[in-house]
Parts: sequence; C-alpha cells; structure tokens
Amino acid sequence: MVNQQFTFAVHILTALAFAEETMDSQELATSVNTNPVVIRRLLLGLRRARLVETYTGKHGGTKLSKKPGEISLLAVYDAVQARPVIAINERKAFKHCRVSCNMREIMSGVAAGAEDAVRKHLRGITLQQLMRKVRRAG
Amino acid sequence: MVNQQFTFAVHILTALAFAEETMDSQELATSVNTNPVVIRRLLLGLRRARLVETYTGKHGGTKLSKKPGEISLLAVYDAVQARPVIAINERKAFKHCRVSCNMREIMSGVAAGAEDAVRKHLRGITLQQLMRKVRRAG
DNA sequence: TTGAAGTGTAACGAACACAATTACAGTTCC
DNA sequence: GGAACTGTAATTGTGTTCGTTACACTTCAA
Repeated sequence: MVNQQFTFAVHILTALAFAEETMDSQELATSVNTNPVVIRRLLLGLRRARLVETYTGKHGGTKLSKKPGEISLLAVYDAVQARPVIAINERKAFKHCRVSCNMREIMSGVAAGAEDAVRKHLRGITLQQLMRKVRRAG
Repeated sequence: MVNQQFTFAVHILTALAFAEETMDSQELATSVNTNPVVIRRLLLGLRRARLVETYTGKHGGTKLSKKPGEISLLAVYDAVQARPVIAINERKAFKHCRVSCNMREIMSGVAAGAEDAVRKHLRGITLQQLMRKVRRAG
C-alpha cells in the first residue's frame, strides 16, 4: 500500500483553510473519505508542527494556526515525516567488491539530491494557491 | 518495506560498468547481497529499456549495451518503473464538499511537479559519474 | 453535577507490497 | 549429452498502511 499521509494532510488543511470555524475529525474524515481516527492521528503531527490548533471537549475541533498564505506544502511534508523518495540499500557490502563497498554512500548522495528537488518544489506552493485552484474549479 | 529496485538497479549497472566481460546473476547478487532471481527480475526491465544485453546458456550473463556516459539515472528510473513520489488519494470524493471534489486534480498537479523535479535531478547523473566516485573513494 | 460531544491514544486486524526462495523449463557451449 | 547459465511462475515471510474498536480524558451546558 502506498503512503497517503501527505495527500490526506494537504486535503485536511485545505478544508480547514476554507472553514470559518473549527472542524471536528468526523467532518474532516467525511471529506477525505476515511475514518476519524486516521484524521486525528494525522492532526497530531500537524499540531506538533504548529500548523493547526486543536481543542478537546464539547464543541472541540481543529483550526489552522496560520494564514493559508503562510503554510507551504513543504511544511506539511515535514510535518508528516514522509518516507524517503529514494530508498537506499542498507544491507552490508560485499567487501571484495569496490562498487558494493561504495554504493551506500553514493546512493545517499543521489537520494539527498532527489529529496532536495522535491522539497524545493513543495516550498513554492502554499495553501492559499490551492484555495485559488479550488475556487477557480468551482 | 521500501521499494529498493532503483537502488539495486543502479548498483547492478555500476558493477557492470566496471566489468570487462559479462557478469552472471550470481555475481551481481553477491555484490548487492541478495538473491540471483531478484537480480534476474530486475535485469528484465533493464533489458526492455535497452540498457543491458543478456545472454542465456553456458557462459551466459549480462553486459551494458551502452557506454556508462550514455546511461543516465533517469533512464534507470524509468526502466524500473518506480512508484510515484507522492501518492494521491484515489477514493471517491464527498460530493457536498468542494475541496473534496477538487482535491484529486490538485494533488495530481503537485505530484507531477514533484515527479518532474526528481526526474530533472536524475537526468543530470550518469553511470560514468558514479564510476568516478567509486574510483576516487578507492 | 451530570450527560453529551468532542479529542488522544492504544490495540488489533485486514489488505497489500516487496523481497527471498524454490522449482523447473529453456538455451547454449563444450 | 551434460554443465552452466537465464527466464519465469509460485509460494512464503515480513513489514507497512489504513481501518476499526475501545476507552480514558476534557469541555461545555443544562
């Protein structure tokens, strides 16, 4: 199964960006089409990253803690701790092969570059831009 | 578990780049520290992409079909059909929510941009460059 | 001060992805 | 004809992810 936490998180935050008041986990779950507990688990990470504020108790729920223009998708990406874009082979090297002995280090560099490219891309997109797309689409 | 096919493939091709003759799947498996069948499955994809040539029968094996300087990591990436960098939520939208209704399209755009960023990065790296790194490292 | 309506979080299960492994048919060379 | 390879199907074990149930805790309002 593919990890969808990032997609779910962006969806949640965009929904919150449009909401005037707080939304509870059931409402968010309905929008994403999943279970409220899945949402609450995600919100933990978003809260740790100070992207949202949640309130317990009756009339509890969640709201954005910043303006949509101040939340980049990179912040969301970091908040959900996405798995690496390129996985490297962690098993031990075959000592008699120089390729094998150096592969981990070399692939680490390649993976870091790929990660960086993705991060640069996400850094340039804010929730506000996604809101505009939603509005334009009707 | 994370998909390591790309890393395995780069490792295999780099080993082949250093080999003067063909290498068989057992040798490659030893270098990667896995099973020969795993290697042969990967070689299928690399062969389809015309990055290697394999020979069956006694004294069979595999060799590169191009010079290391002519093989970019992007070609390898495409050959192994890596999973998407960012997975999008495929389940059906909640029709009464405009965010939900537009999320798939919006995330598709974000994911495509991320994919593109990774591809641009990989396009700039060739096997020859990796060989140089191995040589420098000793 | 009690009940309703939320969140926080642990525990478990089902579905899936991936790699490892076994097995064997086919190919090639000697 | 046998040895040494590749090609490929089938099965298994392990880890990941999400869904679900369960329940303690918090808050508000009557």
